[in-house]
Amino acid sequence: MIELSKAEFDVLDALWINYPATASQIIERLSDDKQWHEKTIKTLLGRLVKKGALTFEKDGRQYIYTPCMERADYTLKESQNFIERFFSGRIAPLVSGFAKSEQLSQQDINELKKVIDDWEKNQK
Amino acid sequence: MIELSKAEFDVLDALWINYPATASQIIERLSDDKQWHEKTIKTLLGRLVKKGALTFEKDGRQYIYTPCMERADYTLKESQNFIERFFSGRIAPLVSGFAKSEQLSQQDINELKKVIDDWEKNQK
DNA sequence: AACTTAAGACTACACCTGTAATCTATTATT
DNA sequence: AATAATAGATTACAGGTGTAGTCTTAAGTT
Repeated sequence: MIELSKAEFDVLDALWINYPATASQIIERLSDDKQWHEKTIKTLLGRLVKKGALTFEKDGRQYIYTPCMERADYTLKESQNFIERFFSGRIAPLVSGFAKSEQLSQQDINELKKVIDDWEKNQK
Repeated sequence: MIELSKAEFDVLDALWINYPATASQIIERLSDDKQWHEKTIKTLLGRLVKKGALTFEKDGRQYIYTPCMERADYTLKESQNFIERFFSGRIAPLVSGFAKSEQLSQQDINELKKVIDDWEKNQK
């Protein structure tokens, strides 16, 4: 799996919002949340290309970037990894930890029920 | 929050198995899973102390280490962090991602149901 | 055509991390 | 007492990461 640093992920995440996109569009999107210098973001884009997380096409002297993977696929792999590391691969203990520390809202519960429901429908 | 690297966490995790414990006990526990040199583990213990994740008492010329936090607290914080970063703080999308990719077993579902059940009992 | 701007390439640099090796001093051993 | 073993402290060192600054060159402007 391609390993991304936090900052690299944030840049890729800004691209996932809508792509293909140019560096300046990505910089614009990130400007709300981060106080990153334009050069910083360009460096990160370069590293993402080098890692194979992005590709680009030239358009004049600009590059138009496209992610090489989908967000859901990437986050799924990260999630598996995370749950493996901290909870021996089982997901319930994570949810249970949230529950115990009052971190679950009624909405979370409803959403979880729906996930379970869908899973069960899918089984039979 | 104290930030631990992967290797540091693994060492702390070996201590959480049973503590207080000496360096050699920790090294022994880790020897099954990791091919780490003894020196490597000592270095990591030192870094954990420096980061405030461990304390120790002297016993002759050995140190007896104790974690400064509980595993559940640490993993909860990591989980919050993770879910914030990748799923905007909502837990269901993580579970849903697992479901969609056939990563949930009947046992997982049962456990999740129990978590929900307990949560609901706790509400009224 | 000359000059300015701006895109990407390349360079920088301190701190973190993984992974030890060497140094120092104390406790065992002979 | 002299020597060996060993615990922790200190040092090492390459690669990753956050965070830009400088260089080069092509495109836009006057």
